[in-house]
Amino acid sequence: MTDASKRRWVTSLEVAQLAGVSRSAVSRSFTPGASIAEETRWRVLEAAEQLGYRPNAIARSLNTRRSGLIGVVVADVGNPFYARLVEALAIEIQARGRAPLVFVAKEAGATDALLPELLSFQVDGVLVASATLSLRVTQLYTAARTPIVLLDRMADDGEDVSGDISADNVAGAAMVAELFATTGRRRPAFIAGLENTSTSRDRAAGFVAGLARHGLSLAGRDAGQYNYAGGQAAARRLLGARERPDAIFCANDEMALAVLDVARGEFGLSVPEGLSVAGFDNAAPGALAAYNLTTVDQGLERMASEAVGMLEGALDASHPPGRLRLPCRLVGRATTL
Amino acid sequence: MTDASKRRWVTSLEVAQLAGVSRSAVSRSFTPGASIAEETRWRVLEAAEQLGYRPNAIARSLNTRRSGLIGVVVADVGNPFYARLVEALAIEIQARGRAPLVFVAKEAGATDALLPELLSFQVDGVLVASATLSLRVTQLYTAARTPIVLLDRMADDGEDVSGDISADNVAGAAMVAELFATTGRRRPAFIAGLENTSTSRDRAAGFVAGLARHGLSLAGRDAGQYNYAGGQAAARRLLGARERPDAIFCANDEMALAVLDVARGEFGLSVPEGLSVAGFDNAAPGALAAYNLTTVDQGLERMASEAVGMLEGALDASHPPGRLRLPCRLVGRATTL
DNA sequence: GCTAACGTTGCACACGTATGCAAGAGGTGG
DNA sequence: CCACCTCTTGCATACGTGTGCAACGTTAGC
Repeated sequence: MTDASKRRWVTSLEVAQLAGVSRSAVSRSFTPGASIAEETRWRVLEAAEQLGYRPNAIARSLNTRRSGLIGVVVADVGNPFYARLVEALAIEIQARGRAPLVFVAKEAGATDALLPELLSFQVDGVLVASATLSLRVTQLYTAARTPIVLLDRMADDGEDVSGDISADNVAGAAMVAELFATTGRRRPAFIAGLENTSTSRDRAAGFVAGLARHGLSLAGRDAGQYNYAGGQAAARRLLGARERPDAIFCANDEMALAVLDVARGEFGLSVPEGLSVAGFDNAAPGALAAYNLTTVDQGLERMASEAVGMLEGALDASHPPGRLRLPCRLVGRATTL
Repeated sequence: MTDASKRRWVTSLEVAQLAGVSRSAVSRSFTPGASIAEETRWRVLEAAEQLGYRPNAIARSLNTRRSGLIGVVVADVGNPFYARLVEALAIEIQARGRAPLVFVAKEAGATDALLPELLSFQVDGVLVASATLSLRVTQLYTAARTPIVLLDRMADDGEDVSGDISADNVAGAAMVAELFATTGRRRPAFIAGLENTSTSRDRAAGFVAGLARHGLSLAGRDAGQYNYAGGQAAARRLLGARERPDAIFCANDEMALAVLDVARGEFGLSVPEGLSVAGFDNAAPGALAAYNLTTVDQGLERMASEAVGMLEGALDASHPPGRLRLPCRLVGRATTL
């Protein structure tokens, strides 16, 4: 008993002894496709069951050089879209028999410090949802032959990553422009998120391009850092201007909710008659009865699924970098005509 | 080059050769408090830096029997409170130099299947935020000497866990009862979440007890499964009854938002004059201008911090099980008088 | 009945690090 | 100058599993 109390784990050796075989047989019994007689495997599995044996994933990965761990790095947790993304990724990863190692960067710049640390945990690959990522870090991963896939963000030219995947932000924003134009709006404005992110840039570009197709141009432009307070401030500036816009497209839903609150509460505007408002992300609060916000859905689950799939593709084969732009879906609700 | 291209990792041996020492010296250089001359450590660290060496955490944990991994298991992801909790836990875990292995159970019952799997990853301990947990699983963990800490849920008597931690739901709910009573409400109702969870039971009990202290009793009671649709249905039943309540306390914010939407949109009630509404969790949407929901804050960050601390305490020493009830804070806003 | 082929098994080593132990270096006190 | 102690270092082994290789038993084919 004194001995048993110190032991935390049943090893393959004990199972082997109980089943009357060698450790190799035990190992092979748990390795799909290994050369082992069906009857032997049964005996081993029964012995394992009896002892409560589970293969030690740590020891296994030391040999196979595959940990089964996938790093998930996310910055800007304040943004609820990223929170949902992490969940979707975690579900997708564990559905494929791997385990997600989640790292959260409190500040946007902290991502760079996290990634080398993740490497020491021997992750097989990393999914990064962060607006910023230094070149030095990607080189580190290239040297370690650990694939990186970027989410909700395009890779810059110099970045040596295994792929990037994001919604087709340009097309999604263009759909909003189309909606504004065809419902008679003549003075459309845009509120950007973080100016240096590819998502915000693409949504701006798509919106402007979509407007141009209808002979319209931007009647106002501001930025709100993707959060409520920022959206609030931007809304006050835009709506307080001499020539007030009659439609505002926000780079995400949180800012759009702020616009709605400011428009109704501080400027007494009626939506959508006096002002059309649209957001991006299809976040949960926008669906609430008091807002009923028109927005663009990015297809979060599919994005997560494709991202993990792309990473797995890069795991064994030296896949060429993949780039994927997923189609968006316009969710028309009560804040637009 | 052909050789270097196959090698993914710099090992301690290579660092040792470059620094002109043995592997042991390299190992000790990276072990705080190990017996190593300061000058030797410098030489080793410099060589390591030059080669880009990082200790292999997998190999290390095989020896130390400490993986540095902490399992985080969460069920019911639909509930945004759990999503925020996972994030807070992840941040807290990595702040203490460990890494969170996040597992999400799609259904409430799936937690039981996840936990044994987590064990094979050699997690040092597990944090569980799930309403249900079978006895068999806790026994498994006890056998493996892997501590479990339960979050936002009390341990039942038979459960052999290292501790549980939750908000003082009884006291928090009593504060709402107090608020309703002192603002002249005479017909208070309650909407439970999931009936078999300790959080819902405690909030009900605290609310009823608080009312009793003011000579009041429940004028209505329903359940809404902690989600919007359930809250909607419950609100319709309660508000459609012959003797309509003049105050409703919901076991979480999401149901409270549903109550507000139904009360205003379908029954034309004015809040808080015609109906007081309060929720629980202090979720983000409740703070939006269109709702401005009175609620109870659980102190999420502190809960996460205490939980990880409790788990760490149980890691080395055979700590006695800890039980912690964190104080709640009433957040009075516009949906109550 | 003999040989070749095949499926199955065990041996031995590898994965990369931590650490007890003993030996060596260096210093101090008598 | 010697004995003793402290600090540092390297050697060897352990952690638990995967897998190439060779040996074994069995069967099929002729």
